[in-house]
Amino acid sequence: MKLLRAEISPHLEAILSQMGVDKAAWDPLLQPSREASQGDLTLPCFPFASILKKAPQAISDDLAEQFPSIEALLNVSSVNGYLNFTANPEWLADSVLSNQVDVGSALKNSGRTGENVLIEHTSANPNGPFHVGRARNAILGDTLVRLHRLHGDDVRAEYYVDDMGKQVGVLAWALENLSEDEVNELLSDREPPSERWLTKADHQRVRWYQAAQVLRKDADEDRKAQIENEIGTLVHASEHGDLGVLESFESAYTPVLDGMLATLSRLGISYDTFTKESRFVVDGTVADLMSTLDALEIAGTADNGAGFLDLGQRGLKGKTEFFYRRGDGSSLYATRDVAYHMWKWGESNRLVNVLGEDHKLQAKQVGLTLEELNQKRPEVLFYSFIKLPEGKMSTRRGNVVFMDDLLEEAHAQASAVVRELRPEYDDEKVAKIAEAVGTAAVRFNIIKVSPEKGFTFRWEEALAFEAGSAPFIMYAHTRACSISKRAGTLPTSPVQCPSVESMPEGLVELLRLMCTHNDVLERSVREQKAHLFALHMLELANAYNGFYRDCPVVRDGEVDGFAFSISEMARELMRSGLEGLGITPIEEM
RNA sequence: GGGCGUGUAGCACAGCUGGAUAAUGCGUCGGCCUCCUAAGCCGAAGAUCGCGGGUUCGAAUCCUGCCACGCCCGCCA
Repeated sequence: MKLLRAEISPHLEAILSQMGVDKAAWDPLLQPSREASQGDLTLPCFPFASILKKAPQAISDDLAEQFPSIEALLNVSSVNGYLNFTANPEWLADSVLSNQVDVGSALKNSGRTGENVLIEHTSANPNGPFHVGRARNAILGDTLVRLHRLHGDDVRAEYYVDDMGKQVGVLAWALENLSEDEVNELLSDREPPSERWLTKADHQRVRWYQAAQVLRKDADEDRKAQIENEIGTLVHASEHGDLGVLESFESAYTPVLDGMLATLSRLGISYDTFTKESRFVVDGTVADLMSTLDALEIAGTADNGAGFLDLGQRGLKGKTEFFYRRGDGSSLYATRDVAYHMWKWGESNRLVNVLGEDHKLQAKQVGLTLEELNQKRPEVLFYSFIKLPEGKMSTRRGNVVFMDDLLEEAHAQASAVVRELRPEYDDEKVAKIAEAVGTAAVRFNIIKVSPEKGFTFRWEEALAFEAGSAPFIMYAHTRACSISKRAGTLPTSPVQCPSVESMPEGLVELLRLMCTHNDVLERSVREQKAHLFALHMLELANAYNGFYRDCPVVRDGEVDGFAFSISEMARELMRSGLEGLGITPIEEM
């Protein structure tokens, strides 16, 4: 709790420096207490024992004895060599009510911190609809964008469009060369596309892509060779910046990308800028980059003229050659990525990328290359893949759960719950709530676990609406909203903080949680760990429920001014926090 | 074979810059709607923190060996 730390640090410093322990030694030890029953901040005194030649318990006793009584503290106690500080709930209440806790906004850049950060996420190949495997990137990335904004950073969300290379090449070739009948014929052994998405271009066009993949694998040898040749020519042309080919690629993938973005938009995900990979080929920066790389000390040339850097000399283990130019002189994906990063450094002074764990090696190579060019390397958030219980997802094989289907199902199930719980709501209201709840549950299910953890998608977990899920937090928020609406029409008593003795547990817990809110957000943003904030929001909602249980705001037609103020502050915190997680903070559910 | 990551109650998951009784949800068992929305609240049971060594006053956390699982090791993207 930063607020409390600021209050007690000067006193600790005075006492400890007199005893001969400097701040550098104790400051990092002062940390949040493990258990609420132990207090809010704890200083373990064991490390001082050898310096002071005294038993830890004697030291903490001493410190507790000498610590002055200050307004912010209810109590300082010494237990088993730990010095425990418990905040005074009245002081906590005062901090909350005097706006020491920032509510913030996740929806716009405020520039409060003066930091600007460019977050690149998703950047999925525009070759087919979004499936839940790809969605982890987008949800993680978008949440990071929102949390940085909530924290007060200026953020730009960027989508790097892979508009050249094989994937798009295959799509473009298929659309040009295969008829609808041929596509249906080639995919006859697969499940037919869902009726529901017949008009959505990503679902439609992916069939051409899949059909082409079937042909490339199963056609007779002559046909296969011919296809490879044709696609190869296209890809080659795109990599040399052939504008005609790039244009045909663009008209092939644009409707697909639009469809993908429509799906993401339903999840509340959007981007500020799109940058096309081809841009760096067309404007010549990739060519320039390759000559710069050629001149590096660690550059080498293969027999056929291909260029590489020997990153082994810079500490890379395993395969140390990093190829940046093919034998035919064209660039590779990674080369363009280096160019792209150099450009990004010109746009922002903090770069964050969200990437799947399969990109680790490549990211390392790009990072080392950037350093070789005297550039900084970006911060990268890696995540593990989402699997299905049956195994890995693959667009090519058609073994996927489409995000569109998941969202439809989430909406339908949420809708059924609302109808059961609130039979009096009309259709429009039910639909609105179901959409917010359904998409929130899907997002939260992914955000709440740490990214490096492997993740198996299970319908029943994605669609859980109970404690531990997004609807739980949303529900606490609607309780606060409902109080807010009701209290506005009633007479209100003056804001008078109750004495410590008469404060119920639920109130104290809520105050403590609210006072750590900004701390958790800051750490979450600094370490790029959205799940920490997600779990904190769960605790905040839980604490609000405790407050709701213990502190009636409206009693006998009169509003308790103090309880109402606290409730309002909690409501604001929950609202902005929900927005930070990409959850629509609805007022009724 | 090499590199990176993961392994915590029946299931899922937090804690990992070393600190006191390993947090939470689902599931299980029991209780609470004349009172601000019960998508809620209260209580109970449930953990050799993958296994073995080491460092330390103190190890789920650090080091090391082993085991299991995932990802990567293309002049693909």
